[in-house]
Amino acid sequence: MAPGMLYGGAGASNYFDGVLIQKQRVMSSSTTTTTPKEHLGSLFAPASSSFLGSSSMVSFGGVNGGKRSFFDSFDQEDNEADELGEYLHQSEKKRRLTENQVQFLEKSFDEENKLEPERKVQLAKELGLQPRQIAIWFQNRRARWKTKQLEKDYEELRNRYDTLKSNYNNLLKEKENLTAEVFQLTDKLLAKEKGNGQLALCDTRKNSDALPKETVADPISRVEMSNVPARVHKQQQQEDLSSAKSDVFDSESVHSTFIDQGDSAYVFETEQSELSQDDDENFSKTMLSTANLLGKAEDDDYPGRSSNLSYFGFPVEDQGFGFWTY
DNA sequence: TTGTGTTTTATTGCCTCC
DNA sequence: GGAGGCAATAAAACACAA
Repeated sequence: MAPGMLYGGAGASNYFDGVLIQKQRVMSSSTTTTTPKEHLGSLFAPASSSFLGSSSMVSFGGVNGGKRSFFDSFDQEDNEADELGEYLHQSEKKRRLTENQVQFLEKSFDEENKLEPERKVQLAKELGLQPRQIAIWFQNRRARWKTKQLEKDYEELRNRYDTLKSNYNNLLKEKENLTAEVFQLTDKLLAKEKGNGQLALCDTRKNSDALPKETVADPISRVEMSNVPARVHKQQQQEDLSSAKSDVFDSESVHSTFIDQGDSAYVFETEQSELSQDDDENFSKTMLSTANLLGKAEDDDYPGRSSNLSYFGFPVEDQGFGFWTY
């Protein structure tokens, strides 16, 4: 039988039909009084390959030229008719490849997951299988590999998402801390504006216990607590209150938010939770501008941070996570 | 033993490439 | 147009709990 006759690809007669046809031919070709087993046995000579187990459904005929004999596994003492009947029955069922065959194929797949025709024939010979079977095995193996790869990629993306989300949450906390700090500083400026400013600012470091614990504990805020008041204090020694205010809050964005409403001036009156997305974005920019002015944007404690980048290296404006879905 | 879910082997139809 | 690859699917083999 010509190679590929049983496995003709799409539209070809199916394997089982081919097997039956082959058997019929064997039977009918006999011109002497031999048993069916003798006919088949002579057609499929014993295999020389060590991989030729008994589980393959295509262990007979085909391109391997009878390298493997299905009957090798038959007990000579058994009833021949029953054996043939069982064989005919089993041959119509799917048979799994042996462990050795699969191992060999796996090894081959690891080397190259594509199958050239020469390699296919070579593998078929070595394993006592049909070339078509080898092709099918590689095809299915590639499909399994692809599925696994997709799962792997998904896991990786998910991990990256979790990391980004965690970083985002950290930034939110950082933002809250900065907001609280701005409130603190604003209060002090206002107090100073009312006449007690000098003393209040000079005592800031001593009075840092009065600040919210979360703010003080935050590494960023610790930098601010030690640096910012000193700067303000220095300015106070050189300038009057109004010029100090305009220097510290030099940013245009801060100016737009810091609106002097007489004695009751307040910065960032709007609650964070009430901010629209645009407002929230502006708020982030404002906070970072303020942070820059306060001197921590390129602090040695936070290498790699620039004025418009978070500690994690991506623009604050790019923190839209809404597109991530599971 | 049996029902059920998973894995493996194989087919089919469509598509691409030469 | 034929060969080969791939996705979808069928069906047998297998694993395992009840």
